[in-house]
Amino acid sequence: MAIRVRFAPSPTGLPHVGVIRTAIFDWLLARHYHGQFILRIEDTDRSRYVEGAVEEIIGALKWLGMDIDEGPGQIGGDHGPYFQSKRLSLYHRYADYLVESGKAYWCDCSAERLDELRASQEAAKQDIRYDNLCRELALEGSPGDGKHVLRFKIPEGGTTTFHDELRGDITVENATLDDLVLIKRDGFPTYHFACCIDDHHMAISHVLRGEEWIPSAPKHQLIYEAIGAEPPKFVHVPVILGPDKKKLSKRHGATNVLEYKNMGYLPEALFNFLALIGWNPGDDEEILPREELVEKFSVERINTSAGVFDIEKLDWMNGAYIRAMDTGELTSRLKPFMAEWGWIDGNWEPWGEDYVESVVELMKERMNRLTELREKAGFFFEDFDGFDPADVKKSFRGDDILSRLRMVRDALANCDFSLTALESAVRGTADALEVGAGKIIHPVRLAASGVTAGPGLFEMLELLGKDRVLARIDKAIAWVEAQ
RNA sequence: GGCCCCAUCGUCUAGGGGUUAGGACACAGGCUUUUCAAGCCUGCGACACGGGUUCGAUUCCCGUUGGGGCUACCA
Repeated sequence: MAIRVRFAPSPTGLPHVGVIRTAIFDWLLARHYHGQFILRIEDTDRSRYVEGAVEEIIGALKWLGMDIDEGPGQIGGDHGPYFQSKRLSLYHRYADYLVESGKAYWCDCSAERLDELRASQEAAKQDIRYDNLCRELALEGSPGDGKHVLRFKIPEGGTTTFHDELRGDITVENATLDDLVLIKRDGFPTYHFACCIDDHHMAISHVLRGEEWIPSAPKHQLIYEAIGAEPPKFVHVPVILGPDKKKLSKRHGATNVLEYKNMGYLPEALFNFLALIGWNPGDDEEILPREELVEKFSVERINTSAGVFDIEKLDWMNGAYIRAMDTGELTSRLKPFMAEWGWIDGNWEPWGEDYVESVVELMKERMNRLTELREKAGFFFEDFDGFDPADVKKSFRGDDILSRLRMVRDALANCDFSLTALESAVRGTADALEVGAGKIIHPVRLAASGVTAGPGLFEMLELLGKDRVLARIDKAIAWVEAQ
């Protein structure tokens, strides 16, 4: 059986991480079985359509490295169109069929009547559901006539069972289901109707979707039976929660995956991390590159319980990817950020690519997010003024600080700034003054970089170069004198 | 209210009738060290509760509690 999996978002906003995690499972499943990954846009609600949302969604998939086999526009495919709004005639054909076969009926109940019905049921503490008023009326209607909606006839009595690949059979009483709308007053289908028909027509083998769809799955089962189609395999995946265990939302911070790009996360790290919420390979491996995830992925190992999005673990994983990445590659990932910070232009000027790459080499073990470079390595690109009081207390301590600074400045002035020469100049100064190396190293670090934390001192000085180092030490001496 | 889903360290999770309940993040301590990291070692830390079934339940069943979802002419 061909494995065909679809990712079917509605273009009502930006690509949410929870939605994207489902897409990751979809993509992994398709690639694992060498099947197809299909993008279908569920734009049946015209009022909620957000301009540009489709582009954002495709952009997010692309950024995360998920290639699409079939989809809207340029992507194409044999089962199009991939916008539901362009498939209306298909839905209408099924609508006619269901009416003719007595499995659906036209309803002209007004929104007001439905609201009142709901209100009175709520007041009477009854089940809230459509009262089937039009069910036996045999009203005449047609899709989009502006007067009627098409409702599905839920069988009276009995139960309906559907199969969830993770939870097994789930059975509900038909009495708890109500006659749902298939075609809206404007002629557009509802999600329930359109997705069943499309999954069937697009030969979808597995439907992966959030567990919030479980309650409506029995209705889908019934729709498949009514149109005489075999339902796809249903896999309801757990939701992703915020740290407070509430469904992930805006107030938990970023929910749009593209925001993670701006925050300095690598797509391969986010992909790996998201794949591990609600799924695991069953061994102790956690750093799993895309190919390994593809190889190891299986539906059976998807969890049934919701998972919390732990950004601290994402930070760690992102750092692990950064440290493992080739420095040249990492440098090119950093380039747009550094350009934005005004450190370089599009041609690496004024510093040159080699210099920038050397900085990255020294810093890659010291950052978890790309954006951290801005605070941690600014001194390689920009001069600074003054020092933090706490740093001063730590590194410019002691009455002899000026003499130590002056002494090492002279030693450095007579040094060719090779790594070994730098080290002997600094340590030689310490020996001459009969103090520990730290008494020289720490002040030089602060003077040269403006901060007390950073890469190894000698590598740092070498990269900064003699002119800048001497100038900064002079400036530091003047600053200390002025205190 | 009704219906449905879920339940192992703070978090992500492995495991499964008999285990010292394993790993990762975070946290704490140590090693290393010129700082910060990284790395390595150690520590802290969990089977929600109550009934069954069983020689034996964290594991299987039921219930309770807790959490989540659905209950639209949204998806």
